[in-house]
Amino acid sequence: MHKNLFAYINKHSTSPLTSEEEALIEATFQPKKLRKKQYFLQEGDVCKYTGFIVKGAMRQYSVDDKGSEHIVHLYIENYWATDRESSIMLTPSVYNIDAWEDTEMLIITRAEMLDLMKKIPALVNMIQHMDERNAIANQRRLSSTISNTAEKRYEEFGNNHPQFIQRFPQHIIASYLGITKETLSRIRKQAMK
Amino acid sequence: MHKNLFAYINKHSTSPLTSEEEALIEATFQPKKLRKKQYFLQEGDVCKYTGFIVKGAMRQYSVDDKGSEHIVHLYIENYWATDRESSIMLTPSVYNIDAWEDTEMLIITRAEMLDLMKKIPALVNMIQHMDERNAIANQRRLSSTISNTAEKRYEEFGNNHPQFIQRFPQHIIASYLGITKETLSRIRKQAMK
DNA sequence: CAAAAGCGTTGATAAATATCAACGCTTTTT
DNA sequence: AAAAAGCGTTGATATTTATCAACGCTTTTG
Repeated sequence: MHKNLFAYINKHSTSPLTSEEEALIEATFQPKKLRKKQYFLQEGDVCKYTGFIVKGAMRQYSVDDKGSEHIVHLYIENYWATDRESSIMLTPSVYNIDAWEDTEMLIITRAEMLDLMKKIPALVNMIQHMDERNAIANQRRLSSTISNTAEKRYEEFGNNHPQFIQRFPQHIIASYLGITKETLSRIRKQAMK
Repeated sequence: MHKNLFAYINKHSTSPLTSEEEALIEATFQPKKLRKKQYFLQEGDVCKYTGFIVKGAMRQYSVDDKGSEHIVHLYIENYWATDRESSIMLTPSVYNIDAWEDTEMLIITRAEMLDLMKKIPALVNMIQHMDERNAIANQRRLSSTISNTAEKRYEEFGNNHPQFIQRFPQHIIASYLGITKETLSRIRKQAMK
């Protein structure tokens, strides 16, 4: 099960893990299984863990006063699920994270991760790399959100994340894009020509 | 002039800079002055430099087919101006960055920065810290953009960035929020009650 | 100092998107 | 096997926001 994680780390760092380092990682990251609809994080709780998804699909969302969900992140295999703000600041999260499919994760606390980073240089490397990718992806998404119409956003999303379109139903995608499911349905109908 | 940068680094890292390290930083970061409206980065160019703003105000924006500007970032003192995607991937930028006020910066290339990070541990530390803050800020902005109405977004923006409201005219703020200047004007009129 | 450019506002109208309600189909649960 | 829940779609209508044009005021520029 930890093999996927080793592969991920090696892919995103310059120096490959030694077997001692692998053993250390294996001892620290705890396996965690979630059944569909189970919560990984609930609004109001401090986000204690960061989870690497080995298998499955998850979503992160907030719920507004009217009870509507606003999906801010979708996760599948090889993604990291967490609320960084809550995890770093130790403040109660405004988000929920739950499993959309049955999911297997490897979880770690922030303290454990900081500790591991001291012992495993490749990890620091990986984190830096991840942060860069993350910043780039966020920038793109933000830019698309403030610059484009709903139609173009959906189109760009489809190009950038074909996996998500296959994996999550339309109403979830709509929420992720910040539009209603009805609007997305109509956009698709239009685009079909 | 580099003193602001030293202070910034010390504030965002655990171990303070030694005087040797300061000397090294001073030798690497080049001063750069921009007059109001001058470009720091032009669409189509690869973003070669990252600039720490010592004094002044800048904006980053894209221009769409119709010639409208979409502002994605605003910068003032102690902010870093750059297009990370272009700088890291070495791809032509889709953004422009220019000076909104006369601006003094300290600039550095990515290669120089990576080199400095090898020599100065506190810098690695600072970058990690910056990336975290950045990720949190981006998350908040994204969340606000997809979840809230224009009115709430403006309100939140005002709470989070009072400095920007004083420093940039309304039509710039409007663009940053992804709405037109007319809409922002009407929102403000409403809110005045 | 005169002209031009920048800025914020307002009105009239158009376009984009949300809301509410209903329906048919499929999948899951009991 | 029946009931319930989930999903996507459509229609009618309301709301939000954009667009276009015009104006007055201030600041900058020649």
